[in-house]
Amino acid sequence: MEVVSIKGNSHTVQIQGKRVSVIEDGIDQTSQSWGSMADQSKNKEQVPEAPFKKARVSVRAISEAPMICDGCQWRKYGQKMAKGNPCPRAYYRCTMAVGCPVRKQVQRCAEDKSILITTYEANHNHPLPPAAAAMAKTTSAAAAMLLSGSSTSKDGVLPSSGYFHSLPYASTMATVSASPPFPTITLDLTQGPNPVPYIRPPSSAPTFPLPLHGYSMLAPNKLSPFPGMRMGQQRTSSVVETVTAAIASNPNFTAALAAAISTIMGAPPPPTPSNDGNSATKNGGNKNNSSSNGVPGFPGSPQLPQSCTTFSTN
DNA sequence: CGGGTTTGACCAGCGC
DNA sequence: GCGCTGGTCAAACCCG
Repeated sequence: MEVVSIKGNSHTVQIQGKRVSVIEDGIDQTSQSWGSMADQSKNKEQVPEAPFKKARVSVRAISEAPMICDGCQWRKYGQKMAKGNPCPRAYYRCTMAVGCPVRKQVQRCAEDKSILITTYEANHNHPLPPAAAAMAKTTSAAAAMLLSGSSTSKDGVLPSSGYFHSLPYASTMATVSASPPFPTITLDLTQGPNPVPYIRPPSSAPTFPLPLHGYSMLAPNKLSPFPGMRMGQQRTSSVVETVTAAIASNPNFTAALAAAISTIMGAPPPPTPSNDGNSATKNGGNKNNSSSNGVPGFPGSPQLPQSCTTFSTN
């Protein structure tokens, strides 16, 4: 079952057990392109009125590693303790290109330390490795859809659309938060209908196999058709792949999402149980994104804060 | 020696 | 206007 829910600014998509939430902030795509996807997103009509300046994509994943590998090279430029979260937030910049504006924030959920929340901002202005490109596409697509659909900026839950139908792992949830400052799309890879085995990479693994990362890196073309995969890594990878593929390659996804958003916008905001127990998603944790977790209440999905990664694209 | 990480300080934005 | 918090910068340190 795929469930796409958009709450306020966040869209949550559930794909067979997996939840992907995408949060985009102000999609003003500057011109950067995450891989190739950015194209769509950026163009989307930028709503002058929209306060959003940047789109962010958050990915929540369960990982014990300090950071997830997404195919790009990052340099840490700062770390701060976020209020309300005992875990420090780390700031990274993409070093694959000199002027690459992409930044990402990595933070663990206060509630569930096993969940890693990664938030990406801006788009890469340089060629990306397959893995990274996939991520970029996903985020861009999400951002694009967000922009196109949510010119208004409200939260909403997307009813299950067909976006992810094609995805083997339709359990992923994507949450789109259109918080004024930054629309954020959160991909929640931690939750699923079935308690997915946490992704616990062997302690030996230095970097936690991010779904996206791993997926693209490992088997870009091979999506595991097994939704039931338990391997944390694979599972995640699969999910990511699925989501990415769906979003990136599925124009319908964007359209559907947009439609859903539009619908939502027009309709009263769904009851957003702000209780996500997991607020884990403090994506950014910044004050601005109140949307916070893109993971509002998923209809029927247990909210398991597992890991969170956030990408933001401008 | 070069690159990256760590850590403290500074600055800007927002809420009260 | 003040204080708080988040985000970034820059110097020092560490590792390969």
